[in-house]
Amino acid sequence: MTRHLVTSALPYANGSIHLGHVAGAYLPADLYVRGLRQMGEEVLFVCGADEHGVAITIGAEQAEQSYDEYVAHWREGIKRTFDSLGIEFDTWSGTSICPDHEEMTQEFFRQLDDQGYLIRREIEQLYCAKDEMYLADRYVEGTCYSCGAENARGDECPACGTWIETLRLKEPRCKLCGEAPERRSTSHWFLDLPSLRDAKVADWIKSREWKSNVSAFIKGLLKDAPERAITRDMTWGVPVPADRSAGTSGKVLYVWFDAPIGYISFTKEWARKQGREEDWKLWWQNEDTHLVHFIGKDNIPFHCLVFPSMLWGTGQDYIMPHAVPANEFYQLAGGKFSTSDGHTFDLEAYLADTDAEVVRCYVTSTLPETADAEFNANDLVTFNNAQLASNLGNLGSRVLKFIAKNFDGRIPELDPAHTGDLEGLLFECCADCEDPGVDIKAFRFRRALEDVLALATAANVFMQRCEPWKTNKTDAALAGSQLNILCEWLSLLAAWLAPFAPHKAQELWLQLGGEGQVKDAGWPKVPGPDNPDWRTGLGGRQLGELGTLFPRMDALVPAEN
RNA sequence: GGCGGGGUAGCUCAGUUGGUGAGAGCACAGGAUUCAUAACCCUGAGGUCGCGGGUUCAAAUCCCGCCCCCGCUACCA
Repeated sequence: MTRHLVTSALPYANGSIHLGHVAGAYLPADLYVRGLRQMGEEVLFVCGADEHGVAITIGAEQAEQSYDEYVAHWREGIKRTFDSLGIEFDTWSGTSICPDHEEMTQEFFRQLDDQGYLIRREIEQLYCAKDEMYLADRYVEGTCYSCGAENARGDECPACGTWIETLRLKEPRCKLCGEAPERRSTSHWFLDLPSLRDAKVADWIKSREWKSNVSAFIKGLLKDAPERAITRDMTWGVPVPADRSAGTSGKVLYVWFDAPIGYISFTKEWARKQGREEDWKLWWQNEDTHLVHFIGKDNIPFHCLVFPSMLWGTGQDYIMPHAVPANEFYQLAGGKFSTSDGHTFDLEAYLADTDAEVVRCYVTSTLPETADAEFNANDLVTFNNAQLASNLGNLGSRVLKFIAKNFDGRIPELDPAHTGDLEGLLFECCADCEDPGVDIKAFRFRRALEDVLALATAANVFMQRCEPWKTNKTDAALAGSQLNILCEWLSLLAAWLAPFAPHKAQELWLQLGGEGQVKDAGWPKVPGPDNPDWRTGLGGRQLGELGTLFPRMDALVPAEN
């Protein structure tokens, strides 16, 4: 049986997570995982923090914390946000704390080296004699060789926007001490992407089907696949294996090299905690596993070209990604989410007084699946009121309250004499409805939620045509049959809703008098002539305590900016 | 500069490999209804599919040019 190994891009442990991240790589993955599980599939959902790299060291130094403290702070903060959004990984770790990570990463280095895909080369870099370190571009300032501005950074000139080649910067200064750095020759290892591409990866890429927004991107990548440096001169990271360092010291593997390996080392850590350490190979080196990477579009090069190259280049029979459903960017109304520009909002505070499951559903309804999309707090209110409250929530409310008042809170029986007519009408109402599960499996989450809402609409139409409030006055048995059908339908809706709003779905399930967890109830097929055995036999069941599933929200005061 | 994406009803967006008079939700207008969270149901109004060429029997959908918006640019992943 197919196993599904699902990963979400490892969030970088130098800041909090915002809705752009959530919409890009985490919520879709969570929907996918929940959906597949409910459909009976075996799934493992792996994530953790990416904790190495120069941005971390700079951030920690500014915060006057140790690197360990700094990454722990963000690792935990990010996890809290995921928790409050109901994004549930099977394992959550971090590249600097996972006990398997260093060894696994070094093994990759050795294996790639053994296969001949690593190249060692001398390059020149700026070195600060006073601070005794090589300077990453972020540690250098100088005069822009393009416009003459004196405050150019090592990577970009803020005055003219030119992308700076650090070595060409005029009058470079060390950002830490202000002294002029010197050029020094240092040796580094490069990943031989051109060879990997020609040996295997290009053919593999061409043999796969990709989302349209991904395929355009990787086409260009194939043409231009340079050798990439995979080591750096610094201390924070996974050290180059001592047996391969060729006499050099003070070098670590560059963060982009070690980060994706985290998917594997986290899996191994998880497997050991399960008491089956070797099971990690079942997930990573077995053809029956489908590896799916959820990422934002900024990560396409790594997950479609670089990481697959690494996996294959080890010669260890790692599986290649089965799908990379990359999303475009999710922006805050008016522009991209940017903590540094202040164009963001406090997600934790927002979730304190906005129902996280409403946020999940709204974000799902606006996911940047094919193009950039944006979050708008006012639209969220509208969506909640028009779709969740008026359509789905109100459906439950009108059906269940009617039963509470007129049938003592007990779901009426379906009279066999009515079955044919009622199902005929019902199937007519949902004739155009599609199975949300099909769209979930195809990574079309927006449409999947639309499917669910359309199924709620179908039930509203059915009820409107049945008019049980009228039939109940003349033929209570008929009204009972109609309401029975509606309750059956509501229980299906609870199941379909579960991946999107797990708690709401469970609440509806309990209101219907259900037992256990709705997520364990399986995935219903859409009722129809070809699926006549859709009812589960709810007649006679006592309803649970009723409540408002999706309360209406007050419209926000128009934002100032 | 290079690369990628986008410009479709007032708003947010769908529109598979070109083909029945271009769609949904919101908002708007009219009607119907009263079980329900001023909800539900029916009907209607609405668009030169960024601009200009071209290919084709036929293009929002392919090609060329142009104009805007956005993202990325690989030692801030």
